[in-house]
Amino acid sequence: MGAVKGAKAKRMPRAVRERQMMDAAVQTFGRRGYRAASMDEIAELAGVSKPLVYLYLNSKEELFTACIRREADALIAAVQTAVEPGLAADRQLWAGLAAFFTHTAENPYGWAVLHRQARTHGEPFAADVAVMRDTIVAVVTGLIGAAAREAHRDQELADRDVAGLAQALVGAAESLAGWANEAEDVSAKEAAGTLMNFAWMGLGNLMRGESWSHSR
Amino acid sequence: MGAVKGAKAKRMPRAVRERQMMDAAVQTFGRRGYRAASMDEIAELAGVSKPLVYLYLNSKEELFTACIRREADALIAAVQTAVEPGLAADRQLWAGLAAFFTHTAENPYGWAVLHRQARTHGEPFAADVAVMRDTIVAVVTGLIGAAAREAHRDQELADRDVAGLAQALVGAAESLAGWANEAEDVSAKEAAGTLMNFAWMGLGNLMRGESWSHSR
Amino acid sequence: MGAVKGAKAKRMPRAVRERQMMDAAVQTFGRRGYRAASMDEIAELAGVSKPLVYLYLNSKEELFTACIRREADALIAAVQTAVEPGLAADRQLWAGLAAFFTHTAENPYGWAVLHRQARTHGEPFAADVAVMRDTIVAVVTGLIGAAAREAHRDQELADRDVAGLAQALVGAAESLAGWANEAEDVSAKEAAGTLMNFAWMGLGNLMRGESWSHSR
Amino acid sequence: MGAVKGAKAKRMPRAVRERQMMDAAVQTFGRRGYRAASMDEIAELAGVSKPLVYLYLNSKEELFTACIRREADALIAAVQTAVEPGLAADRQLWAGLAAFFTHTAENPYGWAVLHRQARTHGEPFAADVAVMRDTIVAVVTGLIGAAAREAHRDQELADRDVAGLAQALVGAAESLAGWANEAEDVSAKEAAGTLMNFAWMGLGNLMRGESWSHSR
DNA sequence: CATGAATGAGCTTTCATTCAT
DNA sequence: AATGAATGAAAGCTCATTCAT
Repeated sequence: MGAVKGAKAKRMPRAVRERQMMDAAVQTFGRRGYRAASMDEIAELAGVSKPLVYLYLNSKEELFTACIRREADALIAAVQTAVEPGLAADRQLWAGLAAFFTHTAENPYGWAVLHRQARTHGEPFAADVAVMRDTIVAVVTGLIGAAAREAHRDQELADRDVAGLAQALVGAAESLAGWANEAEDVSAKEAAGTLMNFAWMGLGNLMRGESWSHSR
Repeated sequence: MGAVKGAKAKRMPRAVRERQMMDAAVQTFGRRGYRAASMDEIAELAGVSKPLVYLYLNSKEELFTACIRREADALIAAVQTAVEPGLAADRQLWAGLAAFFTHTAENPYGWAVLHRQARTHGEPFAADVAVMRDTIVAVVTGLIGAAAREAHRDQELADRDVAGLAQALVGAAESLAGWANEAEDVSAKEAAGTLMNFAWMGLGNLMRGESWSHSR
Repeated sequence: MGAVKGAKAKRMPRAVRERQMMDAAVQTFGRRGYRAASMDEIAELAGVSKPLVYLYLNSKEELFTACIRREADALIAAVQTAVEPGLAADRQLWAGLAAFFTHTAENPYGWAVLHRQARTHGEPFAADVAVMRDTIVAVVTGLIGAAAREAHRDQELADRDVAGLAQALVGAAESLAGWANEAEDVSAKEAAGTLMNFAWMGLGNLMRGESWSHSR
Repeated sequence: MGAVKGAKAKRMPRAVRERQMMDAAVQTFGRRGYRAASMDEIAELAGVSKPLVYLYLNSKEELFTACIRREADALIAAVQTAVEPGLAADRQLWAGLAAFFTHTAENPYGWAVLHRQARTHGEPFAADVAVMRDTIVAVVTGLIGAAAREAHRDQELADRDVAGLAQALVGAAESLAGWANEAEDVSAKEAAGTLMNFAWMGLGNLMRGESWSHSR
């Protein structure tokens, strides 16, 4: 019932049906996991018969891969659109984090597919998510490097350290995304703010009363 | 024949057999995931017949739950043992993180079960992992709170912020754990150091040339 | 695009379309067998859409039956055309065998449908092939009977013996047809010669140095 | 009902169950063909559940292959046992043909699997039957060669001619086997006699009143 | 204590066939 | 005349689970 199933309108053009099926698949895979999700359930949620799902999307594996790619592309696009190159590095970082939290909050099933399900199952799928994650880590790595250059202290941070910091930051963001989704009263901006404070100032500074401010 | 599989050594005491089965189960669940792991494979890896697995562990679901509990308890014990109450908050935090990275590196299948598999599947299991995660978050929250009290600024950090920070910190640690496990030349102590720098000093301080040092 | 598939040439007269479909069907049934051949594959090979196949030929079963009938009629026509009534019985037999081998070599898919596929599957089709086989057996029986009458010894060969001999002769011909088709350097005339020697002279005479000759 | 299903006696040793399944499979494959035979039907006819069939015989393909091998071995054994090396070549040939007709008459489903079904379907199976057929053709080829040597005229029959004759003879036998099975009143010995007459004397001699006699 | 034998239920996938246009 | 859209039904295969010994 609701937005996905769409009033049993028969005989729709292929592109529309395909989108409905992918939506249903993302939701089902996100909820149940790859193995536990059944093609029957996906077809029923999409409001079509199972053979049609196979006709358009070939197999469970291909369908899952298609879901991963679609959701990964959407997430990357959301983050990259938000990061405006003209701004200072810390502002770019903030914008990227906010976009990340907003997008994952708005697409909880897609995020579940990417973060929980795809990485859990074998090689064919993990690779696609790894590509997406590496893309995001690369963006973050670039921003941290840029921030360091802006501070004229670039020599102090070795490449490996930057990589580790980016991993930590992305991991923190992923973890917060799950937390913010479950605790429904935490908004994307709050989450982004918390994380920026944490990342930028560190716990030590925070406890000394200093904090980073988005608005300034 | 040999240490691992036990060349048809019959009539072993129940506790030993049970441990063998759980070891096999953790490995199989960690590798394949809950649904893809078959009781056949687990029984064969444990070197026993399938009915014996059922006799001792009742069902796949209970077996998985038992695995989660065992691995969660082991991880929490490792972390809590490392955190000596007498030390300063930042040292306690460092010790806990180092223990966390060491334990997950030494128990990759157990860590996979906790981090990847258990959270992926429906209600019965997620609860168990949530308990463990909450326990760790509580430890971290306590440490942060203690550190804040040491700095006499406890009022500045609201409870929700502390919870969010702890969530972010644990997520960063999980992400670094995966990173350190894959990039084989990154040791647990290095990972702990990177994370402490990130967490304690923040990116801002780091770029200003300050960093946290374990040895001092 | 070209002679076989017809590059999307729309609006062809029904007879032509129907022939294309039957050709595709014979090829597909001959290659894959009745069950393994799919209507999808047949339609695609014929260059038309599936509903059109159904419009013209109603069902898979009817389509297969139509294939059997067409190929059986063609084979029988080829054999009967070759058998000129005026000749001596052995010459007629030789001509019929030669025509049989030539036709099966030129229509391998049709022959496969008749010889291998049609007899393999249940009641609806076996009957059609039996009709064709009986027709050929009847022709051969007639030839043998005629030869016997020419030798004025017709009372010596009981009807059942004649039927058995015709059956054996046709089986030998079918077996040689397969052999000649696989061993590519054996021509239809060679096969016919071998069979005439076998049939007319028998192994005993052959080994005594006698053999049958077409040219005399 | 009858010999195959066997009174629903549960919990039988594996070897027995496996034989029951193979019997049921041969019957079903022989009747319906490889594709049309369903594992459900085979399992039901064998009086067991489908998973047991898979547990013991792995897959439909392997099951079919096992059937082919078993029936081929049985047929070859029957023929080779009958051909006693001490006898004259024509007597050996007669004995082999008689054994062939007897065995195929007693094992109609096995013969159907070998002659009709296995050759109809793709490479994996056709190869096994080809091996069996080649074995029989080789035996026949050897006997014809031996008969020629006994007649001291071996130079007159080229190898290829012998091969062709053997093909024809085996084909004739195969065809008669089918005919004799359908026309139920034709015994194996009659069929063997008819074929020996045909093969040894040829139609020409037969019509001149000569014939080969087994009893002398 | 330990297991070989056995199955109900469910999953992915395919196919012949039909509508609505 | 011709087709894109859609499905009911069934098939191959696997798995968690249980007896009987």
